[in-house]
Amino acid sequence: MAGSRDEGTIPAELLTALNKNSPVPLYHQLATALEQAIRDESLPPGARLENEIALGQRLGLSRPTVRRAIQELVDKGLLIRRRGVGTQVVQSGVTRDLGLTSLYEDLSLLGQSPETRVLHHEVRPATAEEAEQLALEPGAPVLHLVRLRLARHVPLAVLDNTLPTDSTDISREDLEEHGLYDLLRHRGVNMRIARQRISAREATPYESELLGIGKDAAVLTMSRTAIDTTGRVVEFGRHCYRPDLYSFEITLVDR
Amino acid sequence: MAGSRDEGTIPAELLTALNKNSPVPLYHQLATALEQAIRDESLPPGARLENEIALGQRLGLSRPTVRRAIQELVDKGLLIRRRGVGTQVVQSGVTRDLGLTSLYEDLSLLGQSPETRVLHHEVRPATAEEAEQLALEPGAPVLHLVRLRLARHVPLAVLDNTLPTDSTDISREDLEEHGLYDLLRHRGVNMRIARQRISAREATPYESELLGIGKDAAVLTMSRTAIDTTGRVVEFGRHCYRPDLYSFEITLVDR
DNA sequence: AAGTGGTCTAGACCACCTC
DNA sequence: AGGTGGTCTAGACCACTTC
Repeated sequence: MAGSRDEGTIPAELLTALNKNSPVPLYHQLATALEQAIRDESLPPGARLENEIALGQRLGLSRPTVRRAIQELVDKGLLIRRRGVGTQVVQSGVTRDLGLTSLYEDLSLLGQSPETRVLHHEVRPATAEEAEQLALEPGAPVLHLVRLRLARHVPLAVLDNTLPTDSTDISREDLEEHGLYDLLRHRGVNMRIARQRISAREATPYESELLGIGKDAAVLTMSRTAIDTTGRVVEFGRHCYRPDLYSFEITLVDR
Repeated sequence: MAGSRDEGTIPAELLTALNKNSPVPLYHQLATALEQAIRDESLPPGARLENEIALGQRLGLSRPTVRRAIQELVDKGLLIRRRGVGTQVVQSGVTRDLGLTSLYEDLSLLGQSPETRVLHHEVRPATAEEAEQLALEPGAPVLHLVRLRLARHVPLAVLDNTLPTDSTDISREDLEEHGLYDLLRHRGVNMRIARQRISAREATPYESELLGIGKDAAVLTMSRTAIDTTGRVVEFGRHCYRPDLYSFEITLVDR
């Protein structure tokens, strides 16, 4: 019970940076400002925030707007709220990047080291598993891809993807230059949901050669179905990663 | 562009089951009812919901309450909303269990097959890594545990956990009978946030013997720090799983 | 032009925790 | 008893999509 004295209340005057005419929502502007304050420790671990109403009044915002901003950081695992008590910054090194998980890690990695080799590129009938995952009739034409992804010239992952009919005209050249998600976005397909299953297994001989790892070495596997804004399945992927170079980070929040 | 005709609108009259005096929030009651309707396909894949205002009027709820219920299902990946268009049930087999991820899979597995063997149980000074992860001074006393988790008498995972000072009096016997999270909960420690990192590697000789797998076979690894409702780190765990018996499911939603 | 979800406000009542 | 977050309402205006 030895009390940890709560740190002083410093909600930062810098929040005057709220722009009411910006296209970015006020709750998100506030959430971003608070997150920054937490990460540079002007709001140190354990610090208590003002209550929602007072904070809203100081900022000229309504309580629901303030609540929504705070909720965003609660969902990220940066703040903790308790009824009757208040809102505090979580303890421990929050500073380290959390990341969300592979969908986004993939994207940011692409920005750093845009090397992709297309190993296989073929339109063929869907297998039973592919049809099942893509919600197609078995035998429907699909585009099957195998790519090798490298970062800093080191092989990182083998990506096996299957796409339904409307995307079968994506070319090899496009894929060497751009990420799959970028290509789809430029074609008007916007990803909204990804369902992923993560596990591990021994590498196949083909994979160990590609990845430059020992025979039967362990690989991290992820299979995913992605759904776009219209609710249709637009991609099914089976990926395997070098586990010494790749991992998935997840933050779970119990509500 | 071949149109997928939107299915008829059947928001189910059964939603009369809303109980305004229940301690469970109205938005969650509604979300649960909608989720059930989706899973038993009385709201089939692709079906469009009524708009939020109309739905609210029919149910005697305000729009924010209806919105919050819908948002819950959007976050679960069951519904998709588009401005100017409407709200639809996602395509593809949603019926299959989604699960959230290991924190919850652990808990539900416990209910099915409560076998745990405590292999190691010792209070000792924290290593550098443990101190770092638990936000303690190096050398502070911690409880170090190694447990073998079995399901249906088959070894499933090796769990290596470290707990800070206030939990060092948890006994071996307690751990054989109950899950770690149950024990902590009964001691007034309620988990709120878990930060997890998932990867893979080859099993150590010790692990392969315990798990009954080949030498150097692949294992799925997860390391986690858990934070309770007061914002303190209360557990650090390094787990490894048989990848043929265990995987992590994640649903990502892009907002 | 009409209809949808996205944002924001102002205020109310309640449940819970602490003192 | 007082202060906190949790829930819920009623209404307003806007941005986007579709026709």
